[in-house]
Amino acid sequence: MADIARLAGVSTSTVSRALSGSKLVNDETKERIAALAKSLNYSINIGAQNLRLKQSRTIAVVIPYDTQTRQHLTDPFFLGMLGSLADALTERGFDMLVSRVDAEQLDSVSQIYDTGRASGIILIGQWRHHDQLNELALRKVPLVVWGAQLPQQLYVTVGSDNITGGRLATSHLISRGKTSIAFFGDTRLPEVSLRFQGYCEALQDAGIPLQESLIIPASFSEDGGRQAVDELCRRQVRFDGLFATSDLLAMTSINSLREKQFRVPDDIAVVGYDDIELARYFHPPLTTVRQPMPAAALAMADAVVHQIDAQSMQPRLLETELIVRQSSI
Amino acid sequence: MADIARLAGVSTSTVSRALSGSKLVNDETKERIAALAKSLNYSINIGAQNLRLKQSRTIAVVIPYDTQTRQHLTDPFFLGMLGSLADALTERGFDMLVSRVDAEQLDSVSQIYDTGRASGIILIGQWRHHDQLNELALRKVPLVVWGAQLPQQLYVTVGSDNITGGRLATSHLISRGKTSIAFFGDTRLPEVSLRFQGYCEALQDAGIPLQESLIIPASFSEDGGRQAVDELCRRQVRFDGLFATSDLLAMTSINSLREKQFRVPDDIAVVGYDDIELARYFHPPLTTVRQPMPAAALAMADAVVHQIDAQSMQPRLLETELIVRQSSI
DNA sequence: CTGAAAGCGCTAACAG
DNA sequence: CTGTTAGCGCTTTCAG
Repeated sequence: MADIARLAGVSTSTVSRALSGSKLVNDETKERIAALAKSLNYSINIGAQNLRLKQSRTIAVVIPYDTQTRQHLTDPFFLGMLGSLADALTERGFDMLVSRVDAEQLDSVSQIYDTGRASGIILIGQWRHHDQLNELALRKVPLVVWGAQLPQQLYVTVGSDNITGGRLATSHLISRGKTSIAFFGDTRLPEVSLRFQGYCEALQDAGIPLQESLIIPASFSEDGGRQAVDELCRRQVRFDGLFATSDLLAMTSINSLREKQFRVPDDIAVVGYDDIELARYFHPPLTTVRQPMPAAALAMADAVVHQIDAQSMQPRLLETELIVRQSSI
Repeated sequence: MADIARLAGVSTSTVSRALSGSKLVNDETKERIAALAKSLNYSINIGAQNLRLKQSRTIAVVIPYDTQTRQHLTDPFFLGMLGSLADALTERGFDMLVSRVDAEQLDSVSQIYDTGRASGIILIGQWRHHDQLNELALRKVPLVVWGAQLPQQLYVTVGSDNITGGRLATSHLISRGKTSIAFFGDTRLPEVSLRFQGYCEALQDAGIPLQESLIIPASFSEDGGRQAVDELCRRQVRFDGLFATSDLLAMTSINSLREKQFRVPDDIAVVGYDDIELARYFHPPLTTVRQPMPAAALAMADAVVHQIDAQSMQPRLLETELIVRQSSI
């Protein structure tokens, strides 16, 4: 910048102003400076600018990997969300920093903020860390969490309507004449627990009694589906429907069912959750509850940005939609 | 930092040294300072540190979206690579910045470097932008490209051995008794073109003449598989095998084939490419050529980091492996 | 409209 | 072992 000032015969202040498009500078000199910058292949140093401006125009997207429930950055749903977030943040002029942190070490999340690496945090997956997240919010870290809206929550969440999602999935199965509907999911996770609530409500509405033996605490791990199906068979309980709380879980479950000579959807109708891209390419194409990812990404981006501008934000609940495909009909 | 210096009764230099673990400072004062920092919840400002040190310990991972071939950040393979890269870079103490750029605007890639936002670039997908990439390399931007190794290439690539990959896929199909093997892929992309070369070589080795009508320039787009299958049927050519140059393409093709009453693998044996996570959950589980992603991510991370340290790097070719599943047997 | 000067938060000689 | 000083590259009052 000093160089270009010298060459243009002006001071660095003028160059700075010219490059930032200030109207305080003569159009002619402005153009001269712009041309010079182009030819010298010069770009303003963002780091120095940020230091001076005390900002960073960077948002960190944090994906905790939970060693217990084992759902991490390989889940296609989260991976897809990353893509949508990249779009949403870029559109708002923010850079996206991606970090993986151990879910047990959530304080390292605030480090990202404290060190000024990012001026806001988007956290994908609230897991069972409600309290730690509240602490972060208390520290006034601009924070948005993808997940369920919980009581006594100080942080802002964006998430889909999990109760309705669970209801949609379950009542769809009921409407297909299924009465023994298994539920696969780890209800320790807030979102799954809400989907379970929807499941219960739908059953109740239809006057079908809840059957404990049909409820399997399947994890989102690699072979969660197989384990859940095995467990279900071990229990020797008859079932004709299955609500799996993620598409990945649904897919692995279907494969396992097939190995055990169940036909899908003829013997067992299956509904998943998320509507990941591959759901419609699966065989049979998967009936599932869509979480509106692009909208979710936009909502999360807006939520952090507003908090950075010290505006308060309300949690957002996004609508879910049942996508009916062949796995259930 | 000034605050904590005052409270500790020392100068900021001492604080700086203490916090960076310099041995030039008394252990006792060091501890006092560390304790103070903890209690004040203080973290060093990375931005200022970077400015001073003229570094940034950040690598930008750039995913060009190509409006022509339409393969972008939704491809599960690239998404998965993002996850592996996050691990590899974190392990080496670098932050990962994720950027989407228009493939026609590759100069905006050097911006990321010129502005000091990142001290190195990992570019996923070389597309048809060989020349622009060479320009970047000429500008001494630490750059690694995931893709094929091309003649007159000034930049460093990391990629899998696409020729061997294509060979493996094709000769596997031949060994299953298939003789009319279709090829789906856009050979304008360097990697696909090498896979095609492997395909040709394998046919030649087996003494099977190349049949133009079996070669379809399928794109990696959403319904590339369907279009390719349609085209193939339109050509009224008999075929009993299919080599699709990505798993996504293979999956969408299989669905299309099934709709047209072809059975996979009985009528048509199919081999994909990539071995994305969902390949083994597909029905039928997909035979495919595995690209070793974790190894690739490590290689790419090493390659950028070494270039930042001004070490020169050779392109790396990683081994591919045929994963045989039910879609071909 | 433009320049001089100060300072963002940190580190690294250079002297003690 | 510790403090003083200067400066990384930029922006922004405050005076012209």
